[in-house]
Amino acid sequence: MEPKIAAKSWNPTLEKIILKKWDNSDVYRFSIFKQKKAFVIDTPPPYPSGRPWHIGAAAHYAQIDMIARTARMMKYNVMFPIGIDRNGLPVEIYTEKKYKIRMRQTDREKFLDLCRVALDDLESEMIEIMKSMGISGNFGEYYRTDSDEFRSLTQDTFIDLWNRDLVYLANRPNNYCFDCGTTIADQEIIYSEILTKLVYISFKIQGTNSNIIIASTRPELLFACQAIIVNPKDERYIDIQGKFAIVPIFNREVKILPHPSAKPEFGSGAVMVCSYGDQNDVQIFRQIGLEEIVALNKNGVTTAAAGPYAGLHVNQAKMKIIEDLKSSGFIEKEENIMHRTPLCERSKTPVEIIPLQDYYVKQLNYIPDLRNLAMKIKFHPEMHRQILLNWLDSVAIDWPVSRRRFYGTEIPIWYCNRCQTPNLPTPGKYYRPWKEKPPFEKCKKCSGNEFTGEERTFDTWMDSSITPLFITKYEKDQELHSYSYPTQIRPQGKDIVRTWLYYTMLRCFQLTGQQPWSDVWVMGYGIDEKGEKMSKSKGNVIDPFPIIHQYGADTFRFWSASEGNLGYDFRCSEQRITSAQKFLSKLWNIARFISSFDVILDPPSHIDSSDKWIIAELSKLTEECRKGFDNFNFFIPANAIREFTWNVFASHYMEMVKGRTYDATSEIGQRSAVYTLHTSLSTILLLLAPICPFITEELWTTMYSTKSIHQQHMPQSQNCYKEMTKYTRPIIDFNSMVWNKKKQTISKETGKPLSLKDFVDIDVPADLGLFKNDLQIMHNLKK
RNA sequence: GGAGGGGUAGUCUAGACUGGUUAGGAUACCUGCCUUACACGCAGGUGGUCAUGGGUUCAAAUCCCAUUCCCUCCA
Repeated sequence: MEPKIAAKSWNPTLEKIILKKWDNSDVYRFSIFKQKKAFVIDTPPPYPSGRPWHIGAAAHYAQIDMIARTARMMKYNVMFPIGIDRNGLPVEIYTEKKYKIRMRQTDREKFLDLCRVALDDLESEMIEIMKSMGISGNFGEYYRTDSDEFRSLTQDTFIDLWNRDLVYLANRPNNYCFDCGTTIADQEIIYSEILTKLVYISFKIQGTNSNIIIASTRPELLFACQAIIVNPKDERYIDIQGKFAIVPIFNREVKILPHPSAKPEFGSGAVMVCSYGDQNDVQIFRQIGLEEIVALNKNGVTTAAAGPYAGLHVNQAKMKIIEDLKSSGFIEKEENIMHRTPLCERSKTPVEIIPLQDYYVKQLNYIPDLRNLAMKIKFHPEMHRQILLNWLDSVAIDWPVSRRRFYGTEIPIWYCNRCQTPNLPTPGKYYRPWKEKPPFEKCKKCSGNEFTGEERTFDTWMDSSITPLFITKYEKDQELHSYSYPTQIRPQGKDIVRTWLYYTMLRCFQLTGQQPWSDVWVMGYGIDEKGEKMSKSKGNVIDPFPIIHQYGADTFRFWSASEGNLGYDFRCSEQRITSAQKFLSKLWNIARFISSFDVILDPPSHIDSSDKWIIAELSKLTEECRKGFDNFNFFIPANAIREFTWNVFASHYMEMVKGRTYDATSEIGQRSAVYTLHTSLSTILLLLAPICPFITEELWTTMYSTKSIHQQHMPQSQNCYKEMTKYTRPIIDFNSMVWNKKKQTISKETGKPLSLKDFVDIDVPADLGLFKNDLQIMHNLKK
């Protein structure tokens, strides 16, 4: 009767030992095995951005691992690659801060080396955390998006698009910092309230004697004005919508249009739209299809379009124009206001929007095809398909892919010094045009033999958007590729549906004509206790590392699965993690009790009613879990398992059969009970294995098999004794009633309420007659 | 301005698609209990105008309309 499980609670330090065991075995190996269906997970390669890592991100990877483990137990051949995303801006900023240097003032080669070293450190820490969480991915061959192999694939696919005429060069307005001499991303902009002049300028309305007053903080852009907008609901301007106004000084006609972005309460309620005063101007130009007038060049100086004001710096032009407007009587008034002004995060100088030459990948003509794909792909949960559909509806321009940055995949182009023609190399190798000689002798157009390498890099989504191709060895290993592509599932966060999900669909469809995956699995994000999104700038990011360290990976994983429904945001609170830990402890002790009886897993000839009843409930549980597993929604099994195990199996069933298990005089009844206990526990362990791989492995291998639980199959619901589930409520109610009665009865000997083991004079009701013996022994009732 | 999600005991959440038991669970709190798996436990208990208003219906947390507040994204 000694339990095989000796310890009184689950000890998370065992996780390290179990990890080592898995490391030394083939439990998670993938190789081509055509009898089995491939199940390829297009794992999101995390960006090693340093501590604190995001608790939501850790939960995300924990759940992706549950997908892998579930699929294995459902007999798929699972490919679970691990990648690290290393391209792009964050490491550049990290490196600049760490070494107190500026990217553009540092030798490019040296800067790249510093970035690489920083990434290596951050990456190894990230891999360690992922491993310690029990992620069953292929760490042995993890990939990096900045490896020669990956970057070469990015370049190959670009060359392919280029040759198919899907790439072009164009001008597009973008954030530009004159001080840093570069385009900057929206994320690099900070906003600051700055004292600014708001100038009220009078425009004559064409064909009338009246005027319209517009208020502007950017009078120097007057010459680039192409429209005036008013709010459609603004009653002051209803009559003049559709009429034309004359731009003062420059005497051009511009249309007066209704647009909801004009706020009636700001200034005069009428706004001039210039190319480009701010992002709203860019949007309106695009929406309405206005022709842009380039106002500023790269040096922050007005262009020839400014006529008499050409060649002036922004502030000079502003002063001069205001002066001239005043003397001609076009200025109604001036106000000083606090204006939210975009500044460069690093130089703290105002950002201007100027059009720059950039490479664009055609995407607009793919939207209808992508919409079809979006309808075909299965979404988990279904509701997040809408994020993608909304995005597809709002894509308005082609995709600018060139960046004036260093740490990214180089655009593989050399320009002929004689005729400026772009020459591209043949695919198959990683090219760095900024430092390498071209792999060709002559310009394809003019036969010139001197070249200048392109210095720009790609938008990092150009790299990340081909992960399904990279992991399935596209153009490298045809056999593997055709076995594994299209892949099965793309797990990702809902915040990057517009980017990663969209770009991957676009690129993979452009390149292969197929959808990259059959399923998309979209998780919500971890939010703080107040319900707000965690971000480093808010300072509310919870580091998962100490939590995993303290409570163990299984506790963390069970918490993550049970905390929120798939696709919805979930709250992160340590208190709730503690309660996950308590469940593991409960499970451990259930196993400890059961482990004191010999294992019987073959059904005996006689099975008692109580046993039939719990087997019926167990079947119900298996069915319920299956529903969750089929959708990779672990919220359902985690909670169903917890509820069944704790509140039905342990509280009621185990108490009901304890008498029989200890009673060796009735071998038939004992055998039936012990069989049922083991069947229940082993089923619970199997169902829980994808969520809590460690504790289930430990209990499984201690009690049932030398072979890993992760090589077992998911239990099928047998639908046994289904009609017995009608007793569940009456049993629970009866037990409760007895417990209550004992509690309310004060013992004459002790003066305290009766102990649960004390005798009490209650009859088992007729409808529970099947369970009479077990209930009498359990409660010590009158016989 | 547009889109998506949400508002259920102090806190978190299930139930909503497919209307019908006493709105289920967790946590916190209170009371009692070491009952041979577990005090990281057991038993009992307090706590809910299911955001607001209207509608459909014999019947609404659930379906419809309006309002409101919160979160996220796009602008």
